Amino acid sequence: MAPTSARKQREIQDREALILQVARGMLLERGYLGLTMDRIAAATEYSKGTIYQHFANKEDLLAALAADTMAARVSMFQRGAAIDGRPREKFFAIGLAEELFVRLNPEHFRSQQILCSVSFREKAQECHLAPLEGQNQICLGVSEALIRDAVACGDLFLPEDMEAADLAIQLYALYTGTFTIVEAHNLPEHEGFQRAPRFLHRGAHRLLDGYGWKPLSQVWDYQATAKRVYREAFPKEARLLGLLA
Amino acid sequence: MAPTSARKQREIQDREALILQVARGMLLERGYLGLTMDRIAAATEYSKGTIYQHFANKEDLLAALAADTMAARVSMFQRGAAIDGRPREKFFAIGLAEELFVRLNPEHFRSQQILCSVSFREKAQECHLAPLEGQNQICLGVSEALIRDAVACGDLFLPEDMEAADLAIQLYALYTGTFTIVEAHNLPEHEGFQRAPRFLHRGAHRLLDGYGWKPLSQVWDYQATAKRVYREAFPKEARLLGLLA
DNA sequence: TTTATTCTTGACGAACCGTCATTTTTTGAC
DNA sequence: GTCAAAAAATGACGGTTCGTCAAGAATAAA
Repeated sequence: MAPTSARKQREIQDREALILQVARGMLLERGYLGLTMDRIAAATEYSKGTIYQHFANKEDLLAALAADTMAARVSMFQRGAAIDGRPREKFFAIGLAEELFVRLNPEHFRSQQILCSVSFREKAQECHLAPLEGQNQICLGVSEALIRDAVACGDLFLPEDMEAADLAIQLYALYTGTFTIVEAHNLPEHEGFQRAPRFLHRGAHRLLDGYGWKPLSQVWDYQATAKRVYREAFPKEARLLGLLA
Repeated sequence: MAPTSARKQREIQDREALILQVARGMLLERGYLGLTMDRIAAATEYSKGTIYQHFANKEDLLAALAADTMAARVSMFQRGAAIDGRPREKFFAIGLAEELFVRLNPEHFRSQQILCSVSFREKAQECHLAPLEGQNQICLGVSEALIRDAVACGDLFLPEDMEAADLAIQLYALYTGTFTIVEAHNLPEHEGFQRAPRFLHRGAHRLLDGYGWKPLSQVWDYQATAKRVYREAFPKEARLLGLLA
């Protein structure tokens, strides 16, 4: 097995990036059922065999697609957690990060969601699932660390039987659930569903208020925090979405 | 077009029920990708053409499957809301109903989840999607009514810009998100995910506490309410799950 | 019993998946 | 520059599933 040259290596990486990019567009425009390996081959102008050199099957490609964008998500989580302020402000920043991320990478959520079904996920290869899962753990880890910070500094008292992870997952569930609902009911008729994203952060705030995580949302001006977070942590992203001049 | 006799009519209905039952089992055992029309035809001992007489395609069958179990879900919602007590107790009862329902009908959640992806849902027929959506609206309607009751009797003050529907959807999102996460990460390794269901109701409680919905979870013995709800509203279901002697 | 109507069937074409024998390209030694 | 060996790319192909429909079976009506 002769070592592939560095140049070749790079070409292969570039090609993989191209395939992913094309697949991304296809997933967005035509959905999972409209995403076919033949179409990807045609669109990238490579043969099907070459596509399969990179990905074991369609579901594996999907996992790779999600894993690929995951890096951006982790980055945004970390930037959110890195802003100055009280732990709860940082935690809020993570929520904002999540929202921005999903709005900027709608196809990530789609692939992620399909991979939630066991039947699909079990066809993907470990080498693509593992990083996906690993980076997801990093995101949760960032959340948990903040929760522990809050407990440490007396801003939050967790119930005795609860771990930081348990609270982190509740927030994760609230966000995931909201995005799922919006995706599923993107019909103009459903006002309640349409309005869901607008109240997403409020729901999270009230949940944290319920745990008594200080400063409570009624006391603190989190609107101001949001503006600061956009400016300091996500200037590019917020500008892209028109949330920042 | 001669009218099919009443007997024939009944036979057709029975057959549809049989198909759904077989499909249900298949979805549970082999997942979405293992559920094929040919296999259903073989298992029901009808021809494929006959299966297609009932359902336009695979996704349509999935929608019908979800719509079918939906009746049970609505019933449980209504029974939950019908127990005696304060609005928040009733609302809690709905949460319990949802949990029981999902545990008793795991395949309902699977089909529902796949139908969350536009690409799949758009292949299903309106005649199966509409009832599904309609009954979902009924469930949400029950929740909203309770929220309005709570506002009316002074137990809850909703923020001015929020409607009852907005709060109902937040809870819906929290529950949906939790079930999704559990389904997606059903690996023994993830303790946090494993523990998620245990803390699901607590998350909901704290969220409602955050809105100041009285009686707060710290003040009221909702554990007792749960027992009462199991006994009064869901004796059969709770017993099946070993939650009641 | 015969005819008309409805229902059922499974063979069939189409789409897509994933493979692999063949061809093309690259590599490195002379 | 030439050539043989290794690596990579290709697309035709077999297999599976989907969804259809012409033909046949069952039922109802005459």
